[in-house]
Amino acid sequence: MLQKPTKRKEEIVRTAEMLFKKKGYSAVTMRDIAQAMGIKAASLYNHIQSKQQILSEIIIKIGEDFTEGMAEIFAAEMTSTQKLEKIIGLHVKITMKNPSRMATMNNDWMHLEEKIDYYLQLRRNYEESFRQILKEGIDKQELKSVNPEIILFSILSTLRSLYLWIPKKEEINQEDLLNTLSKVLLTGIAK
Amino acid sequence: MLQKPTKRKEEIVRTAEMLFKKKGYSAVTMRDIAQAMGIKAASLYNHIQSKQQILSEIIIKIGEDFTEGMAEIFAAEMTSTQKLEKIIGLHVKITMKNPSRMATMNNDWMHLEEKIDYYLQLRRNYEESFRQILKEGIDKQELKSVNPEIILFSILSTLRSLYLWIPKKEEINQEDLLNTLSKVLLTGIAK
DNA sequence: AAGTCAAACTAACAATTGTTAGTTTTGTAG
DNA sequence: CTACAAAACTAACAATTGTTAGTTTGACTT
Repeated sequence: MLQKPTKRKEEIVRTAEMLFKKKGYSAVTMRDIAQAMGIKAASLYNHIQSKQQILSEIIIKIGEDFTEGMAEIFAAEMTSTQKLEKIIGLHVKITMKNPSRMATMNNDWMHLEEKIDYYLQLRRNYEESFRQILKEGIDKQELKSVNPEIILFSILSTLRSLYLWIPKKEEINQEDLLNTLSKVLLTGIAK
Repeated sequence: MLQKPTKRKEEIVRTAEMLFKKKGYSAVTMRDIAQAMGIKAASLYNHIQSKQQILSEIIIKIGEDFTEGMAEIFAAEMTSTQKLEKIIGLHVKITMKNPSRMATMNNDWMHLEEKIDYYLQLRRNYEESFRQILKEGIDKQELKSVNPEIILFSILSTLRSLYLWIPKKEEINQEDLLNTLSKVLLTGIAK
């Protein structure tokens, strides 16, 4: 009764995530997921409705996490630079907590079926808030007057790729990475 | 025996590239490729040996392009900053010429079979040259003394994601993009 | 007109896919 | 111990996969 009825389901999703990260959604079969859990493929269906549902839960969940985080930052009373630092921190935090989910969202969102429009809407909103923060920073002369589209692209590319590097660099702690990354992204590397 | 790359074969590879970019290697079927060319799947085999061969040719070809470009830059007589600008230019040039190939290399290299070790070797060499250039720049005090691993990660993430943005921004010409990107990546955005 | 050859076709294959139905095992509450 | 529900199982399905074999088309040369 008090026991979560979704415990096994969460295990399936976590197992699927890891496999999706390695080979992508399309290359992972239900039998792969089952085998990784030590059960048969048909048994998965006692807990989930479809392969598509697994993908959808992975991506929508983390997409909403970003949406929430961005909404807070956007509304906060800070300088644009501080907001950018918060955005970097948001990515570092979420990615460190779940690199596999990030990989799946980045690489397999196009295989969403029912939920793809909702996902794309989340993403557009996120990018639009980001863009606004950048424009505000340029207007207030906190940031250089550079095409904000290129800044957006550059920073977002780095942040979205974090999942590729974070698992390799276990010697780097969250705060260190956040500080160095902020420095590099905001003030550059040239002396 | 090596078969000459015929015109038709190149058309198949180009068609496959575009489909791989959209849905990934695993989700694209031989029937998809054939249909996009207005023929039947079996007809593809008059020109290519396997689906895997298509992937392999796409990725190895562009991987070697990068290796060549990097070798030239690495050996050149320039400041580290100039070398970094050349690397950025190399990515912009190759990506603008063939965004689909870049997408496929980035996203589907893990589906290589026979050639995967060779590909990974190319990639390691490329990254190692990049790292060396960064370290040299730091030693000579051209670049800030920041963990070179994080700089490498940040710049490479942006450059490897170029294929996602370049097709959208057709108003931006190659030189403009190169200049702005260099500025953002090297000197940052903070004022 | 006949022959050649690349490149298309039809038909089929064995394997693999996601999923369903029905059955058995297992753990736990009464 | 019994009863029941959760969660595993076996078996099978229809569809789709990459690929092969054998055949036909059609453009060009002789």
